[in-house]
Amino acid sequence: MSGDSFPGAVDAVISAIESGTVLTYGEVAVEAGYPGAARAVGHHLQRSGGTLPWWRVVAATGRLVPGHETEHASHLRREGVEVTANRVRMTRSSGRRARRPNT
DNA sequence: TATCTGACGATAG
DNA sequence: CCTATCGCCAGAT
Repeated sequence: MSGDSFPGAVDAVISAIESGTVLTYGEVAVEAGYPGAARAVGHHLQRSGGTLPWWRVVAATGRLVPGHETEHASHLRREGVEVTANRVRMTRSSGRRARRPNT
């Protein structure tokens, strides 16, 4: 299936995200098989991610997509994701990631 | 083929 | 809490 190419892998991973689940660009990149390619994931989304649930993909800091905060927050809230001040409630939204614990 | 950009990630201040 | 800088990768020009 489309899981050998970069756009194909990213397309499959994002398309496999369940409702109420919020993954980060870094996670999507790792799941796609390209760890560290978080930027490439975001770039591909804006360019060819029109048919994908891009709103289920947020930054690792919980920040919503710049320029689409309103639309992004609306979709997440509709899916049941907790959004506050253009931020996604990390720690439990998807059951992964716990933000930087402490150095 | 080379260079720049970008819906990122993390650390430092 | 915020802004700034470096490092990462793939796509577009």
